Amino acid sequence: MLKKKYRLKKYSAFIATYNYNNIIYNDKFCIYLGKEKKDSSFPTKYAFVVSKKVSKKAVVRNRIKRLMRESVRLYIKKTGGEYINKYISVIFVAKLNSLNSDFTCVDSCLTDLISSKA
RNA sequence: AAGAGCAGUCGAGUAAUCACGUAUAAGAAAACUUAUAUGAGGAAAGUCCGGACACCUCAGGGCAGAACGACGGAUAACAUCCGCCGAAGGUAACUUCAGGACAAGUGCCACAGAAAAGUAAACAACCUUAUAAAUAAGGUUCAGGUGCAACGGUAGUGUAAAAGACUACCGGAGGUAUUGAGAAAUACCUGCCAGGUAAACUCCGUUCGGGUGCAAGAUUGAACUAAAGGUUAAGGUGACCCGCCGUCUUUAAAAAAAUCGCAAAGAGCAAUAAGGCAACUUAUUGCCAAGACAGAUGAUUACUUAGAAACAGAAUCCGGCUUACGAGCUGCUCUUUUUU
RNA sequence: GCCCUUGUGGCGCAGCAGGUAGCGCACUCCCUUGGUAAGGGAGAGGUCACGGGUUCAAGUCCCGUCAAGGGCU
Repeated sequence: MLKKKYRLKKYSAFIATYNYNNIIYNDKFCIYLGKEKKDSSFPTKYAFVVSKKVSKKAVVRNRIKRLMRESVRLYIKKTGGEYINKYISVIFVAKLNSLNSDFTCVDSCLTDLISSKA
């Protein structure tokens, strides 16, 4: 889990990021990228979204969200967050296909998706 | 030993590395850093009942309305719980029951059937009288057929043929007596015999009886706006005054956001004692630290185990109900069989 | 968090004061036409979302689940 400093909180910020319309995706996840930073000392903010359409059960949604967080955390720790730390905000959205996938699957999918941006 | 019934218990553990929420302490201007402690459930779920709590509305009383429905108790309250009665099911342990009234009134009971509730017979049958017979008139519904259901049932007496018309037993209803706190049970008497349906309207009894739900609500709160007052100091318009704009003060209203509500403590849990068949109550002692607001429990590895299983994630807080679900284990009880 | 509505043939809908479940389109076969469409005739296709209860009898009445959709903030 990332610390509070790195979390995207405001409703308006979510709307702005979605409207910026810079999307990369594969069959399991979407990533919405916000504007590029001007001041590099400002921390990049992350958010994780699993909609109720994916599953009605709160346990399943929580599980996917936690796996995504863990994967992103490990990625930032390993590489220093290249390719994504130049944006103000990043939103990770799970799709219906991500149901019932374990950690190794989620991890490989997300890292592939991020490095495909390069 | 096998098969049942009821009740209870658990909801994987240990270690390491990385990571998160909250609290406390230390450091620091602050962001934050470090250390320590602690961090989801039996259903947290469904939102189906009942409360606490908060605000708005409101003279007082009733009606309408809603819920419940054997009886007695428990409880803050309840559609919950305990005990008990009756009915149904089961060999039994035991389980289930919206379990008041259709004998206040109204409605409905398809098809079939004579007839579906009206002291009723348009099928059919039995008997008597008239007649040679067909048939007609009168008495009757025992037996027949129909249907979920046919106006108490079975056996006899009785009669022209029949009928609680009469008798015995059985079922129901009413009355009296006894027992019990009561529902009710038992005994005796009375031919009294009345169809079903109220999860149909309705009647009776009891309780509630305005609305909205913590996104309730309380406090802090800038700009802009509106109103009132001032114009002392500085300003614009103008030759000057009034006036207008502006400005200052006060009041109203008040978004984002923050704090409280709300997070350690209450209708709490455990033990002991007393009361009670029990639910539960009273007293004493001890124990309590999840708590956000894009919303905290995860990942990897090793070992234990038959195997790192099921349902599933707190959101103001309690008491229930209902539904979902894993692997066993323990206790008590019942039935059958075998052995002693 | 709170509240409400709807589940009936393949699709869209009726049916509710309980009594054998229907309509339109679509589907199959036949007629009509040189052929197709339209038209005419015949036919098939339902666990009335699921599980209980009340009743002689439930799509309809009552209770509980599940699914879909909508609203308030």
